[in-house]
Amino acid sequence: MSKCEQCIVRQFSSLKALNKEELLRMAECKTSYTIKKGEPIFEEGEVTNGIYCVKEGVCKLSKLSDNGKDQIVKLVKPGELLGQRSMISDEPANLSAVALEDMEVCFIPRSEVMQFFTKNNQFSMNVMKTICEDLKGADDHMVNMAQKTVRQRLAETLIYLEETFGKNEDGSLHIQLSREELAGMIGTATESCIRLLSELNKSDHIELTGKKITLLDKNKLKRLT
Amino acid sequence: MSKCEQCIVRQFSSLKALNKEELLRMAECKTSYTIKKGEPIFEEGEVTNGIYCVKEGVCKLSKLSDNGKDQIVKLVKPGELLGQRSMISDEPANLSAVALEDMEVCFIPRSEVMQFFTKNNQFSMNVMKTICEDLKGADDHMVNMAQKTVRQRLAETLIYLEETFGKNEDGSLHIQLSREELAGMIGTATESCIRLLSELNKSDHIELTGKKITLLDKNKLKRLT
DNA sequence: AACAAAATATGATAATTGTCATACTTTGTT
DNA sequence: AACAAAGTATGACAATTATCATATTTTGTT
Repeated sequence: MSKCEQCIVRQFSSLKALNKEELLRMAECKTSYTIKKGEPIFEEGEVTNGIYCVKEGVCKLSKLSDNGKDQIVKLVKPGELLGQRSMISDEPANLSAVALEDMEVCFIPRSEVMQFFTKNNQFSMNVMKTICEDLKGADDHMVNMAQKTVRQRLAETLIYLEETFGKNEDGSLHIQLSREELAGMIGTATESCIRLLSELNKSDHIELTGKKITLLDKNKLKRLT
Repeated sequence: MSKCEQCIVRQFSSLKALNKEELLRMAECKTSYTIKKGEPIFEEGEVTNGIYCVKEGVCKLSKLSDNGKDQIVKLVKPGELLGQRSMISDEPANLSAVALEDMEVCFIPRSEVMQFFTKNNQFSMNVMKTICEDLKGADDHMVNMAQKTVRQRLAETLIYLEETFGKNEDGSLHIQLSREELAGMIGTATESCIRLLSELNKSDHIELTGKKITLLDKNKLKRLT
């Protein structure tokens, strides 16, 4: 059992407010998991009974729509926590979490987190602020979905992906999404997504090499939004 | 200065956790406002420095999109609080709040609320749960915006309006939104909204009498969604 | 009651987006 | 290396939605 005290990603989450003693207790009751690319951490409707701390790898949070398509609501990076809302509301998960890369996550049982919650004010304040950020993000995202065209949303998403997850040495987007997943992020049909990518390719906004996407001119892309 | 202790709407919000002493303090430092239909309570980008408790009347929370259209994110009823997110994040308002009817609201300064926050655990838990509900609502709303057609969103919104705000004696929707506002809720152009309403009118899903809207067959409407 | 302004309604048309069919490429498995 | 399966790409077409123009109706003001 590895020590939470020495875990770097903890510093990036609400957990940074925990003191030495609390970290020791957490190290004892946590469970570590390895999740392979494509595997779920939890699914919509599942009772999670705790939160997950993402140590390594990126996952998507998505929700199945009535039309059978999976809408991606958010991407989650190392250092972030999963399942906070469900824990606080004491409800099943509203979203599914599926790994986009191989991941390492730690599960901390609800009972433990709730104790930190009542005893450590800074921790609960941190969690609250994170949820507030999520809420602001969701509101903004909603406005984009409602008011922008698919082309604008695609351009914005590509820029977001580069700025958030960075580039490979060859300049291509580091995070690898299938066309279907990208379509699920921008809220459109897979074919429409592919078609628009091809169009951006032809107009030299981006370059497509296999499934790699390289942003050639970010300013030009921004002007589309 | 009216007494918060005797205010009924308090029972429906996070404030129900406050004790007698806290309510007395709140009554002393709060400010009551009367807001006329169409007037703002606060605007996007404004520093609010406290929260508002809605005592009477309904307001819209909206955000101006780059295309110049106002997207309505949420409607807020008596008993609900406004500005919680901004207060916790210590950020300017992300949304504008504008009265849809004549309203009565009470303003409680940030400093006061923050004290309840640190001293009254149940109160902070209530606020947190409310924000979690908002987050879930926003995520679900986002998926609808991204994956459903305008017709589906219109039908859902009409049902939501009837179920949430009720009907007049003549059976028409109690809450009065302009066509532009309704379009802003479902995320479409005003003309498209008007056209679809008229279509639903012709197909006997609803009845339009002046600006009054009556749902004639809720099940038929539900089948559209 | 008369009028201007705003809101609602409708037509015509263009642009956007979705759907279905099909072809091509890549990937993983044996 | 061969093959099936999955993913990506593109064409053809239909449906949806936005935009602009123009009536018509309602509302508020004098």
